Parts: sequence; structure tokens; C-alpha cells
Amino acid sequence: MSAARSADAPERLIEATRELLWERGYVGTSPKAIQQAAGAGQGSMYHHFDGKQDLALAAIRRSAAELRAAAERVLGGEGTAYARIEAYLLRERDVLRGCPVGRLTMDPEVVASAELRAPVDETLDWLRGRLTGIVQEGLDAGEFGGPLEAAELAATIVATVQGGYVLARASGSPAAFDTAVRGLLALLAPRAAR
Amino acid sequence: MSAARSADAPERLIEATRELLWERGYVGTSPKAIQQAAGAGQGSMYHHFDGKQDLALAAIRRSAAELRAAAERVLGGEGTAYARIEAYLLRERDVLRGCPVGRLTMDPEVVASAELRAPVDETLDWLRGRLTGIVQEGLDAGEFGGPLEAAELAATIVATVQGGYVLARASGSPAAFDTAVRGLLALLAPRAAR
DNA sequence: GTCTATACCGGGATAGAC
DNA sequence: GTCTATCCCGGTATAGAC
Repeated sequence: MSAARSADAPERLIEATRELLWERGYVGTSPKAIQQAAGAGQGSMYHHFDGKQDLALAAIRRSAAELRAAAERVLGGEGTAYARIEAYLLRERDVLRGCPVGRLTMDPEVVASAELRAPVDETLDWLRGRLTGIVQEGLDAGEFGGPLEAAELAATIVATVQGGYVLARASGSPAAFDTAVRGLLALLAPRAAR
Repeated sequence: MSAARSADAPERLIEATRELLWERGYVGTSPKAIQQAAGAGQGSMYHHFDGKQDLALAAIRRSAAELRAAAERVLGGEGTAYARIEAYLLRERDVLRGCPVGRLTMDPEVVASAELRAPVDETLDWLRGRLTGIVQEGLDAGEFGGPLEAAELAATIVATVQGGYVLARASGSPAAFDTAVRGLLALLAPRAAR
């Protein structure tokens, strides 16, 4: 049982929807496009899902879960708080494609729907919370110096990543993302290094 | 001659397009919606503009120019580098609407079109350059301490703002934007304050 | 479960009358 | 300059056959 090509129809439909939502957003993605990408017919899609929104919800939930897992893999690792944050910021990313979850916040119909927005909100909120704990560890250990608020720094870290995608896509090059991240790391760098 | 209600048709069409692009993006905005919002007919729109893309280009250029002017008003002010950056970060914003320019980077058709993407890229690039100069001033004056790169910090500042919009729209509240900005300001704060 | 037919509306644009 | 008519295709969904 391989996972991708020979998967069953619902599975292929969800994966195709994930790709299209990532690339084109919700308003830019049509049921027809999904069906073609999934190699599934009209009838199949509407048999397994209630419609575009229902399918999108399944796809968004899966992307959200995947983002959390990927972040946790890095944030739950070994090392100082700084080291784990650095690992998170420098991890491999498909920068020019943007964040599959964060990009949905710019979609008018996602934001207008409480159901569709919920997993997006919860994911970014979880990430901030997770980072807050790590930053607090670092603060307690005197890694970052200063009178600083863990929750604020966590928000700044998430915002820099999300904004880094914006800069990269505007310029058509991942370099802008990296530059923004390096700036943040320099600001966070243990006092000793400055 | 008032500027808004009684303006001529091209003017009303551009303004309506600016609003819709801001709110719904390019793929989410139809000629029909523009015409209705502008109170202009089909014929009028296609007489004055070559089509949706041509009109969008005019709208994007105007929004880009407006963003630059608004930023320059704050960045070109008086005070230390830190003070001007703080003023920029804390200036009044329609946070939940997002950035009228930056949001376009998440639109597949804007990014796919060299013409539409150019003004977006140029604007964000100008902003980074403008901030780089100011950060460099601050660095020269010893305001920020440390071995830091002006261009990197400038990118981080712009990214934090753009990402702050993402966090705010995800949570449905401007608070997340403010939190991220406060975190950045704390990191930038003159050494003395820490 | 999946297919095809059908429906209705909207997207995006052109043509020619006024 | 603006209006209305017209065009063709795609979006989103339902119905019923297989």
C-alpha cells in the first residue's frame, strides 16, 4: 500500500487540496482543479465530501497537524533555548511557497469562516505558546539578557518567519527570508557574542 | 470638486479596485465587483482600462506610492534612529485588514505576473533600504550595540510587521501584532535600557 | 463508489448602439 | 464616454444512472 499514487480517492482529494490551497489559497482553488489534480471525478468528490469547504477543512487540518509536527521535531530537540530557536529558524523550508498555514490568513473566505479560520488560529497560537516556553527557559538561564518578555519575543519570532515569506515572495528569492532571520538571530544572540 | 463620490469614472474605478484588492486579493476580485463598487458600468471600465490586470496595475501602483509616503512621513521625522523606527512600528494601522501591498505576495496571479509583482517588490525593497540607512545611523551612534548588520535588522523589522499582520488576522485581533512589535522593540532597545 | 448529465450563475471580455 | 447585448467558459453543486 503506497501512500500517494495508489491511495484511495478521499486521500488523493485531500492531498490535492492541500497542494492547491498552499499554492493558490481558498478563493483561487476550484473543485474542478482539485478533481483534476487528484484524478478523481465530480461524483467521487461530492460523495466523500460535502463540498469545497468541507474538503478544504480536512486539508487545512492536516497541514496544520503537519506544521506542528515539523516544528516540534526541531523545538523539542536538545540544546540551549537559543540553539533550539536557531534550529527552528534555520530549518529547511520551501521558502518561495510560503507557509501553508499562515498564507491562509490572507484569504478573505478563510478569515470570514469561523470553521476554516479555527485550525489556522490554533496552529499559530500553539506555535507561539511553544516558543514562549522555550524563550522563558532561555531567559531564566540568562541566555538573552535584558528585561524581556517571553511571550513578546515568541510573537516576534513567529512574525519574522511569516514576514520573511512575504519578503521572499515579493523579491522572488529566498534570500530575503534568510536575511530577516539572521537579523533576528543576531538580536537574540547571547550577550557574550555581542 | 470633492475627491471621492463625485470623482470621474477612472478615479472611482481605481479606488474601488484598491479596496477590493486589499480585502480580497487579485484572484478574489472580479471586474463585476469592481464596477458595482465604483458605480461604473461594464463599458466604462473597459473603455478606460484594458482589462482587469491593467486596472489592477494602476491600483497597485497607487497603493504602493501611498505606502511609501506614509512610511516616509514617519521615518523622515526627527529624533534618534531608535525613535524613528519605534514611531514607524507603533504608527496607526488598520491591522486586521493587513498590508495592502504585502498581502499581494500571497496571490498566485500577482506573483506569476512580472508586471503586477514589480511594484510590490519595489515597494518592500525601498522600505528595507530606507530602514537600512536609519539602522546604520543608529549603529554608528552606538544606539543598538553589538556587532549587527544594518541590512539584516532592516529586513527583520519589515518582516516583523508583515508577519504581525498574519498573526493578527489569524487570531482575529490586533493584539498579536502589537505583541510582536513590542518584542522587537525590546530587542532593539538601546543597551542602556536593558 | 463513481460516472455523466444538467443546472444556474459568475468571470472576463468584445461589439456595436447611443 | 457609457450602455446593453452577447459570447464562451468556469465555478459549484445536484440528480440519477451504472
